[in-house]
Amino acid sequence: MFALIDGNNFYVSCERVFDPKLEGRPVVVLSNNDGCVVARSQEVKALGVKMGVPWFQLKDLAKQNGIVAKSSNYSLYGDMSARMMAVLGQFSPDQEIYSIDECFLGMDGFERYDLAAYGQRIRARVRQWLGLPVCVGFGETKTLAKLANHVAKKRPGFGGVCDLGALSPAGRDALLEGIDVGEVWGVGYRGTPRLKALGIDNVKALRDADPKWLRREFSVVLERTVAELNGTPCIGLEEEAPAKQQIMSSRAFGDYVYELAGLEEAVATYVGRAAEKLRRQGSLAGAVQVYVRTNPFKADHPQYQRGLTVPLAEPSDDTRLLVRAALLGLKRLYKPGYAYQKAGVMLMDLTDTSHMQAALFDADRGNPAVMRVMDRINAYWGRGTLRLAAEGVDPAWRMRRGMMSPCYTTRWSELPLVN
DNA sequence: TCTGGGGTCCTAGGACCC
DNA sequence: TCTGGGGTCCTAGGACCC
Repeated sequence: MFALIDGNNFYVSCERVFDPKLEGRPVVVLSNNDGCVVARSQEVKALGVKMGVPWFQLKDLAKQNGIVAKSSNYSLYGDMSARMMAVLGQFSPDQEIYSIDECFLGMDGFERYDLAAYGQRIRARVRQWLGLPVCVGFGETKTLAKLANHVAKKRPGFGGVCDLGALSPAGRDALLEGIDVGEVWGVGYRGTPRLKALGIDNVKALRDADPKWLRREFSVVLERTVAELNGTPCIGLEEEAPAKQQIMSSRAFGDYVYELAGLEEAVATYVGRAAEKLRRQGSLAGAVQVYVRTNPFKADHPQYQRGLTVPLAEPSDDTRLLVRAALLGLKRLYKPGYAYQKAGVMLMDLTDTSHMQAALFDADRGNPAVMRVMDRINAYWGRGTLRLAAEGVDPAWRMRRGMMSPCYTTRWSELPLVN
């Protein structure tokens, strides 16, 4: 058995923990630049607001209904997530942290437990210790656990916990028949209409379909999903997150950037971030990709977008070498006369630091000691304390975050006050 | 005025090897 | 008249996840 525990409206719930006035009110959390809705409270979902809607399109609805918007506060959500994962990890020796707001638990050895009751204990502890609401689903495979979690969230009768293993075969059939096929983990917005056109419109129908036929019609991925729905595990628990194969950092700008100099600052900043992540996982990058683009939503503006990959003579994790490569690429990409809206970098061809393949001819090796010092100073004094001059100071392109809550749990000066 | 960020896996086709 | 068989690697694009 697997459990899937998932935070309800996670970002909104994090905001509510420290600002109880938001309880019972419609609340959204916005993406970077206060662009799109990325989290909605139940009250907002009830108003019919869809995930990913641009905030500016909701201004009227928000005014009418008193919707409160918050800018993304990833320091807060990330820290609350770490606390939640630590609490959840107490409930099983096997845990896979799947995303910022969900984790799987391995339930081997819990055969004699009343899982529904166990799930309620999980909910109660997270609620009491952190103030966060979660739902719990149990199933024989990860796909079934996901599905059970969906049931726990959507059907009030289950009280926030669903154990599919406890249902009779007939009871399970009836439940699955009432769930839209698009809710299945791995069936996306492209696959849903195709499946429905073939007469498979609920989860039971998908579970009972011929897997070989589905493989021919769709892919091996869907075949595996069907096996998982039938209780045959195809996806294991990954307790240790594998090293990333690529590391990206990209950001839309708060204001358009027209000049090369501004783009250079942004690209250098993003490389700095990506290189930090690279060093943290103990990898080296063999190539740097850089890209820029104008605003694709402004159809009447001149459009330009291009990316370029710059290979390194020798794999490196030295920010200075990576920035140099990225800026080389950027110079070749840049065309004057455009309103640039976004830039990004991607570190590619990652290898483990201990498996470095040296270049045949002399190459600039950078200096790992300098990077270590930089990382330590920044870990202690805060991100960006020590950085390359190329990143610029107080740039105009920095993103907008007009409605951000304090970093209640990670900054001494922003601790909540209790009167 | 205003539209996010960061990943993985699979497949098909082309180039190339012996 | 008649022209094989068995592979790997790379890239781009699509689909999916949060």
